Amino acid sequence: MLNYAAALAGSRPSFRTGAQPGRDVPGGDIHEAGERMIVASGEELFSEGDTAEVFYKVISGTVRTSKLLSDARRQIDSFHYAGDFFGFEGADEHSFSAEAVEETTVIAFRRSSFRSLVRDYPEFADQLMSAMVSSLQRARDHMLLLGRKTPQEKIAKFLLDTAARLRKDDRIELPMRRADIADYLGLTKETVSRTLTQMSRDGLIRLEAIGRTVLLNDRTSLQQMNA
Amino acid sequence: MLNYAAALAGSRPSFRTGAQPGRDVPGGDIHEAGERMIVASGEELFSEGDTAEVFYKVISGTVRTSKLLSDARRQIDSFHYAGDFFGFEGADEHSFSAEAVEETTVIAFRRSSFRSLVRDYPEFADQLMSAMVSSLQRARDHMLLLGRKTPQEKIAKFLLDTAARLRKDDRIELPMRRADIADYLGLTKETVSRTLTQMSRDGLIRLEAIGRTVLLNDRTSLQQMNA
DNA sequence: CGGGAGGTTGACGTATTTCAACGACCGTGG
DNA sequence: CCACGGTCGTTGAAATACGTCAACCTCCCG
Repeated sequence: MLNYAAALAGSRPSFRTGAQPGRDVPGGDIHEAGERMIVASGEELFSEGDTAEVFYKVISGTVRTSKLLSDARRQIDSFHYAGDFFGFEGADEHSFSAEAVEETTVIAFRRSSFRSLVRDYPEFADQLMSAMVSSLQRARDHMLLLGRKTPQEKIAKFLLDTAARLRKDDRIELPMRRADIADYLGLTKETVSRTLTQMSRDGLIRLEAIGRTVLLNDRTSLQQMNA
Repeated sequence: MLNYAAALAGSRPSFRTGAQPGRDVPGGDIHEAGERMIVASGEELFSEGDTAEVFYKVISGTVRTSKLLSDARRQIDSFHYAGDFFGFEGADEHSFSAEAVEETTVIAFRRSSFRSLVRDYPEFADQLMSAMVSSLQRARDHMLLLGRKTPQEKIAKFLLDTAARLRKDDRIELPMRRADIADYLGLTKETVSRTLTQMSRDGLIRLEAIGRTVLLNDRTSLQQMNA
C-alpha cells in the first residue's frame, strides 16, 4: 500500500568489505538485515551521479557527505557518526558523495529490500523516518550557520555540536582535517586555524597533539557565541 | 505498526480562515481531509517555539520558512509555492517559523489525524515521504550555495530556480522583497540589489516595475554561472 | 634522512558589508 | 486631488573581515 521504497534509496556498496551474512532474519537485530562493511580512511562510499542502490547506517567511525562545484569548491553538508543513517535519495542517482573520514564501519541496506525490511523489522521504518526528520532539522540549523554566522560563531557551534555527538565532555578528538571543517562551515582552512588558535589564546579552548584534540575550557563562553 | 505520527508534525492553524468542511471523506480528494485557510501577506502561520500540531500544503501563494538569531539576523531556508508541503517536525515544538510572503491559501492537516489520513488516502504517505526527501535534497543544494557560491552565482541560481518553480518561461514575478531574497541567499539586500542591476547592465536580465518583475534575457549565461 | 601531508602564521588585497542618503511608489486622509 | 508618511529599492562612499598567496614548521612514514 505505502510505497516508501520509491521514496527512499541509498548507494552502491563499496568494494573492500569485511562482510557478514545476515539477511532475512526476521525478529532479529536490524543490523543483520544489511551488509557490514569496513571502509578505510579517505575511501569513497559513493559519489555524485552513482546509481543509488543502497543506504547506510554508521556503526563506528565518521563519514562526510558533500557536494562539489565544477571548480572543486566543496560543501560538506554533514558528518555522520555512529548510529546515523545516510544515503537516502529520491531519484535513482546520488545527488551527493560520501567518504570515510577515518576508518569506519557501516551497514549497507539495499534500497530494493526496503519493503521486506519494514515487514520483518517494524521499528525500522520509524527509525528511518526520524532519521530523515532530524536530518532536515540539522540542515535548517546548518543553513542558518552558513548564511548568517561569523567564523567565531561557526567554530563555537561546531565544537559544541561535535562534543555532543561524540558524547565527550571536555576533551574531543576531531576525526577530520582542518580542510574538512572549513568545507563544512563555509570557511577556508586558514580561517579555521586562525580562529582556533585565537580561541586558544583567549582561554576558551586548548589545542593538543597535532591540533586534532581540543579541550573545551569555557563551555559557557562558547555557548554564548550561539543564539 | 508504523508510527509515522510520531515522526511527522506541523503547526497550529492560523486564525482568520476561509474554512471548508471536508474530513473523513475516504476516497475523495486529500485536500478535503484538511482545513483550507487564507493567510494575508506578511501574516505568520507559526513561529519558532510554537507547539507543532499542524502541517501544511500550499494551494496558492508563497510561504517563507526561516530561523532567527537573537540579534535578528535571519536565515530563510525555503520558499514554498503551490503544491509544496511544509511544517513537519520531529518534536512537539516548531524549530522554525513560517510566514506568508503574499496572500496565500494553504490546507492545514492535523498532526494527530495522520494515521487516519494515511488509511483513508493511501497516496498521502507517499506524497509526504517524497516531500521530505526532496526537501532534504533542496537543503543540501542550498547549503552548497550558502557556503561556497559567490553573490553572482547565488542570484543566478535563485532566478533560474524561481522561474522553474513558478513555471514561467522568461518573465517572473517575484513575490518576495529584496530583504527576503537576501536572507535566503545569505547576502545583504544592498548586495542583492547591486547584483541584479549589474546583471541588468550586462544584458542577462531586465528589471521591470518596482523590480519585482524580472525578465531572463540570457538563460545560457545564467546557467553557466552555476555548476 | 628525505619527502609529503597537514597545520600554522604572516602580509596583502579586495569583495562584501556597513552606514547613509536618496528616490519611487502606494495608500491614506485632509 | 494633492500632500504626507511609510515601505521598499537603489546607489554611493568607506571600512574591514575574510580570502588569497606564500612560507614555514611539525609529524610521520618509508
